[in-house]
Amino acid sequence: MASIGIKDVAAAAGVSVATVSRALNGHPSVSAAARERVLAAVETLGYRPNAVARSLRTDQTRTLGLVISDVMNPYFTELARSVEEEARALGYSVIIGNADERPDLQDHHVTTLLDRRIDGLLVSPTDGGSPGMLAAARAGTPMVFVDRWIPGVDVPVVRSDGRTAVRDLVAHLHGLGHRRLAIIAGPAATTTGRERVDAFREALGAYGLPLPDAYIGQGDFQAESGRRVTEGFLDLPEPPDVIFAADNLMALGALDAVRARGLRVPEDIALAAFDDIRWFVHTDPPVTAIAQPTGDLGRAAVRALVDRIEGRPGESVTLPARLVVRRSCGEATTPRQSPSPSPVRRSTP
Amino acid sequence: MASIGIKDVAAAAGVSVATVSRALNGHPSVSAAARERVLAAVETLGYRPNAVARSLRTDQTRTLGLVISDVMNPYFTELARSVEEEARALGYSVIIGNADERPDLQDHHVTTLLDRRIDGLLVSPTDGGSPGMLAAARAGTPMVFVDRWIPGVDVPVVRSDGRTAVRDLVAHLHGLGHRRLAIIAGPAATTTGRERVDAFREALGAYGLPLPDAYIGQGDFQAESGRRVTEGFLDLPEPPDVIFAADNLMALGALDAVRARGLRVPEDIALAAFDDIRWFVHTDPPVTAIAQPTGDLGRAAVRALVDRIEGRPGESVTLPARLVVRRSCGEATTPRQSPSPSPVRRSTP
DNA sequence: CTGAAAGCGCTTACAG
DNA sequence: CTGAAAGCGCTTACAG
Repeated sequence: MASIGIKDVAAAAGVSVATVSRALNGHPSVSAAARERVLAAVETLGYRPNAVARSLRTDQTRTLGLVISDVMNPYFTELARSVEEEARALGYSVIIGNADERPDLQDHHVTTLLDRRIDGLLVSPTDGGSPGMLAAARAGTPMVFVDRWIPGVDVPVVRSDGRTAVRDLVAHLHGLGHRRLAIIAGPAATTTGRERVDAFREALGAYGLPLPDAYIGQGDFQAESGRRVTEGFLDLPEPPDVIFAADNLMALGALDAVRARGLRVPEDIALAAFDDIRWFVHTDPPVTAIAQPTGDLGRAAVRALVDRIEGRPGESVTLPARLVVRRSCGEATTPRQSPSPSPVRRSTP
Repeated sequence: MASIGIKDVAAAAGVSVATVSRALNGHPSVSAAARERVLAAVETLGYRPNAVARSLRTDQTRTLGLVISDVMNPYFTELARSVEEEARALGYSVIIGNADERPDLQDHHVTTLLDRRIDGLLVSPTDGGSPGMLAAARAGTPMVFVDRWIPGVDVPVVRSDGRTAVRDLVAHLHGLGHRRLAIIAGPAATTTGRERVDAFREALGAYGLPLPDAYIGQGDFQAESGRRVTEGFLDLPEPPDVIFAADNLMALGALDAVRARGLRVPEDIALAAFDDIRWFVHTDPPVTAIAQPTGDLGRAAVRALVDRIEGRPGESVTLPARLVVRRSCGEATTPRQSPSPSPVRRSTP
């Protein structure tokens, strides 16, 4: 049962384990003859180096940890995919931890990852800074924040800025005649939770529109909260004209709630979402959304992290998000006036 | 920079490293006094055992590998989530490898995972048996297949049986008057790719309906192939009445293609899918689908794998899938006759 | 109950 | 170019 090790290879090749190791690691000072015999032995024995032993010795695992807020959220799923791709291209593996928007789970994963001595950590923090995360940052583990970040912690952050897109969205909504605009916010403990509300409020302000407290629903970026908040909006004496969900899952929940009441989008109430996903093209109606350059974010985050790991600077990156207009907020009667260059993504031929 | 190790704790507690190790691992023969001092030292130093060193010594990583066919597929995403949950409950971590439906990538992940000496491997094979996978099975790594499996390899398989649900679906379609039924199949190299076609053909046979080759489109479980195949169907002199997509992503592609032609579902062509996802409730129209007990599959798979790892038998499990009727195949004019007990999932109040 | 010592499978100065 | 040896940070028989 004992799988074959470097000693077996050395014996088979008639060299020392040192030579085997050198041959396998591309060390220059190995004779061609020795190298050949080693490779042959490796081949016939089917030898695979034990990565655990190697890591212990070299103090590096060639592994990145990625702690995301919620795997079930297509946005993070896509982020994870691009992270893994870029990491693989750079010679790293990635271990994903799913926090499910729970700080305790996030901490569990950060701790586990650190125990495994990953070379670097990519995090999209679920809250303002759980103890484990802060400890990781302090301990000097190379780290970078993606999408969400923690103010005051000195770590590069790779994210997208939705301010302009939100402004475009509000212009679009205003142009359609909507005046009572509500938002389903993410957790106030997250940067994206706060920023999207701020951007929305600011954009409304430019039109002299208020954002009353009653029109700010507190969600947690998951579908159920979107449903609950939407019901609250619908129960208001004066319900909003539009609901802007701060992520795609809460938009899904909103859709559930609207449908449950037998109401229609956009006739009875309009809907828009932060984070664009493929299904939004086929929902009833297609949902107007703000699209992040998700793949680019994932790749940039990996590059920044690997830079840090390998001793280079590793800088923060901010990429713009953009508005994708569909039908969920109503149709412009005048020749479709998009408020700014906002091409419809994945347009159908 | 050198993080603190067991020696530091031993020094601080005034005991040997052996005692520290025993205290931390709950070994019975440690005096209460020693244990206390160790725990105190651990606390003040913020010591965390190096999992790499421990793994090398104990020859176990308390880690499971999960190689899934495609992370971007919500079905696998949900599977991954339930796998991680159950694993965590049993004291294991899981490392996910995304094969993206590519056998070479699958092999890459299997190899990497094995190099890391994971304790067991959960795989949903992308093809009929890539060399790395077969090697893993042969090498005696505890392994179980989920969802898809490889015939002839002696490994427990945890999956769902859709035969009955497919029969229910065909009954439903037949009842609606559809006679020309087509399928977008998954890769013939996968069991689910083959089984779903077989089940469909068999169910059609019960109604004396044929499944001509022209009505079997070869897809690869990803959206783009669903689009391509659907276009082919639509170009046929006699296009089908119904398209049954063997997974949710190909259904998405089909929706793209139908929409691009300006056709409507179900008026112009009906659509059904294998694998139910939340968005299907809100698509235009809501999509009739076959739902797998995904969470149960994930949990059962982990239990089977951990059983194997810990020396217990570890048995195969097959769970039934079920039909969820929505509007994408047309509305029954007679009082909605569901073909069998097929409650609509997540019904809206 | 406790410690000294061996050893897990590698890599890498150090000599030669 | 090559090998003997030390050592990465733990765990665990073996003595006491």
